[in-house]
This record gives sequence, C-alpha cells and structure tokens, in this order.
Amino acid sequence: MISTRGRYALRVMLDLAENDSDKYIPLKDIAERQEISKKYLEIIVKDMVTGGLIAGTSGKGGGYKLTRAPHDYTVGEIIELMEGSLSPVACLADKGYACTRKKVCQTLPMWEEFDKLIHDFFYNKKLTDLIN
Amino acid sequence: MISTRGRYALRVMLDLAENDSDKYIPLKDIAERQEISKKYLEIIVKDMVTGGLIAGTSGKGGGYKLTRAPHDYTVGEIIELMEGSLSPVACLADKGYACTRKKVCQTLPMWEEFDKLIHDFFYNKKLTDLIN
DNA sequence: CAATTAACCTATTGACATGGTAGGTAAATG
DNA sequence: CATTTACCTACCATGTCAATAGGTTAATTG
Repeated sequence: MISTRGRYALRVMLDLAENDSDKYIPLKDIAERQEISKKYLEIIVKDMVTGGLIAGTSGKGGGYKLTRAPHDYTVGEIIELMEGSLSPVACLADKGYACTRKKVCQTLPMWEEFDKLIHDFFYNKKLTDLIN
Repeated sequence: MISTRGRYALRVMLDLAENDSDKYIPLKDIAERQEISKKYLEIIVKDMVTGGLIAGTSGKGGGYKLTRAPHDYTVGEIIELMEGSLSPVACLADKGYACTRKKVCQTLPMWEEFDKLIHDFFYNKKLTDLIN
C-alpha cells in the first residue's frame, strides 16, 4: 500500500514539472492546486529536499523547484525515497533482515519475483510519462 | 506491503496442500513446522475458515484441511481474502471511495495500471506453483 | 461417562505508522 | 523594516500490526 507520503510527493513533482522549471514555486500554490493541506505537505516536501529531489529557498520569490530536468526522474526513485522501500514483504524490505527459514521458504521465490516486477514497473516509468 | 496475515495464511495453505489432503491436520503441527506461534495462527486460520478456504473440525482427530484441490487455489484469492484488498492505493482499494479529483488526477492511470499488474500476477499464480 | 484433544471465542497489550495540527523561527527580498 | 516563505519542533488522535492470555465448546476414544 502506497501511503500519502509517496502519492503526495509524486503530485508535488508533477506540479513542479508543469509549472515551469526555473522559477521557485511557493508551497502555498502547490497545496492549493493539489488540494492538499499545506502544513502536511511541509513535512513531505522537507524530506524531498533532504533526498535531493527538489531544492527550496526562503523569502519573497522563494519556494521549491526541481533539481533536474523532469524527464530525468523516474517514478521509482520518488516513491522509494518517500516510502523507504518498494519491497512488498518485510524480509526483502530491510537489507539486514536475517530470516532463518530463507533456505526452506517456499514463498520467497514468489516474493522475489513480485519484488522485481514492482521495481521494474516504477523504475521504467519516467515522471514525464504521467504528463499527458 | 503484505502483512503476516497474508503471508502466514499462504504458508498454512501450502502446509495443508503438502501434508496430504483428506486428513485433518491439527494447527499445533502446522505451527511447529512453520515456526509460527500457534496462538497467533488461530486468529488467521479462523478467518480462512470463514472465508471458505479451509474447513476445521474440533476434538480428537480434528484440525484443518483444504476445501478444494490444491491446484484449484490461486495465490491471489488467498492474499486478497486475508489482506482485504490487493490494491496499492486507497482510492482503488475501497470500492466506495469517491475522489473529487478523479477526473483531473494525473497519477490515477498509473495506479490503475499497477493495480492490474498486481492482480494479474497473483491470480495467475496457483498454490501448486509454489510447491517445488 | 470421563478424559483428552483440538478448535473456537473474547479480551488485552505494546509498539509503531499514518495523517495530520499548532505555533514559532530563520532567511530572503523589496 | 515589513513581508513572504521556507524551515523547525512538538504534539496528537486514530488505527493497524503482531501478538499473548485464558477460557469455552465440540468431538473422539478408552
């Protein structure tokens, strides 16, 4: 289940991609267009800055903008950054997970196959693919 | 993220499929083989009975067994029953969800595409596909 | 009938995530 | 200096997850 963190982040990215790049776009505008609470978006957007997806600047004329060209982002990197992991099961999500049943688990191969499917789906999808 | 409910349920199904069908298998045995708390499995298994996946009978010689032939189950129906939904986003998971942005949402088509991918993956996978 | 086995039922718990809200501080610009 | 806007800290209510605990009912067997 993809939470609002990932979904809202994606919409912020799309909003920035569409509302021309070089200018800084204030969060207030994005929140209004996207009909999302600005206060809540602040939390999400902060992590997007930390993760290097976007850049922010304070003061008049400030706001947020993309750090790269829109076609240079994959949906996968955005979702993965915000959700922590794309993996569908705990044993694949945390790298350091040591399952004692790893060798005998009959379900693991399926989870691995599913994991790859998800990964490929999102990493082969560019941000710009979502814009008409 | 698939929770233990779905994952454990699947392992119970596999255990029943392998430990020959017509006999009732006590939960204690399954719990020991699968290394899962019997008490916790009780909760899960109860829902599997309610959902019609398996049948249980009390008393000596009792336990659980499949209600159909192993090759007649898809992984999809098992996971979906236990998790409530296979959908990756809230707006697709609950049928009665009325999103006001449905017509303008730029991300919805992608979620629908992803939803279909997940559904097809799990419903085209038989329980018996996981046994060797 | 009594003992045993095993499912079934109800309640509770601790930890964590989700989806926010509230209020204040720092920085940039005119 | 006033305004704008990002940034920071703290808090909270609700829900889910993953169990645990203890008791009751049902079926079989000696």
